[in-house]
Amino acid sequence: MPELPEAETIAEGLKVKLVGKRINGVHIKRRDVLNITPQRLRPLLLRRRILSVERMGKKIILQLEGKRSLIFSLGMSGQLYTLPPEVKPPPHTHLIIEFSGLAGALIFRDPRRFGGVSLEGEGLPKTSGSSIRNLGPDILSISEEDFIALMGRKKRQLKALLLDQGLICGLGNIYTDESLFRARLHPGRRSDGLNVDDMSKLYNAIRQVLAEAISAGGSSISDYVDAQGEAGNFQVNHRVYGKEGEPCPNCGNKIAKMKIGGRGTHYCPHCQPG
DNA sequence: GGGCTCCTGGAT
DNA sequence: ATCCAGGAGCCC
Repeated sequence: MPELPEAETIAEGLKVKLVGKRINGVHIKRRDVLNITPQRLRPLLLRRRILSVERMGKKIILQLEGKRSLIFSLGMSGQLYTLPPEVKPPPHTHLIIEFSGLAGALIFRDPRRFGGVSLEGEGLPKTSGSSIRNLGPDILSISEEDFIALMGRKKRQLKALLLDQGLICGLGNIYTDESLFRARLHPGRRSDGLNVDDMSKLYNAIRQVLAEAISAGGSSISDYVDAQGEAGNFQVNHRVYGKEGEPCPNCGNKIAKMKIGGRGTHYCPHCQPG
């Protein structure tokens, strides 16, 4: 579900609640969302303090005492938020972590289970909780020059390229469509057909969209919630994503939808000519 | 590269 | 009943 702005919002919310707190309870409801056995995970977490909460691309990282970190991937439907003590964890809650000095608990739930939780350095197969090793640089930390250099080496459709987390991480289906629209580039255009000015426009469009989305607390289409369990607001500012058949905010022509790389792709045929 | 697969739930 | 969904790994 979440892309960079949602992960950023969650990470910022968790930072305030969790940094400095000590883990004093671990409840594992589904072991197959983990890349490590419950028997092994529990002692590695218990009594450890949270040193920091980071975000890398779409992943959320709890840095623990003892040079270990716990990495959450939320997939399509994952949620990571704190629940007040009187509230019963909802269905599809797979992991509950309690902290000293925190009323209630941190819960990880994920109905579709495309997400997962991994302790970095462990290697059980069959978890998409995956590591952060295969990720390219985060889109918010890369410079315009480096972005242009990276893109310039590839010869693929822009949409597919921006979704490739191994090249640059953080963008997902919503924000690629929104960024390409703002840069007025057709999602099916090939990266090797762009000039430096196009790439610069794209870089700046991406940064602008992400910054606005972070300010709005992310996009809630169906089930995204932040660290408090609250929905985001940026969906009201989407210009093309989910707007098939509606008028383009620039030109009034109808927003179209096609498939690229198996993903629904929204664009304005007039403003983003092929 | 593209296609299939993992899984649940909501809309039509 | 069928299609679709903020993701991503594995298969040619």
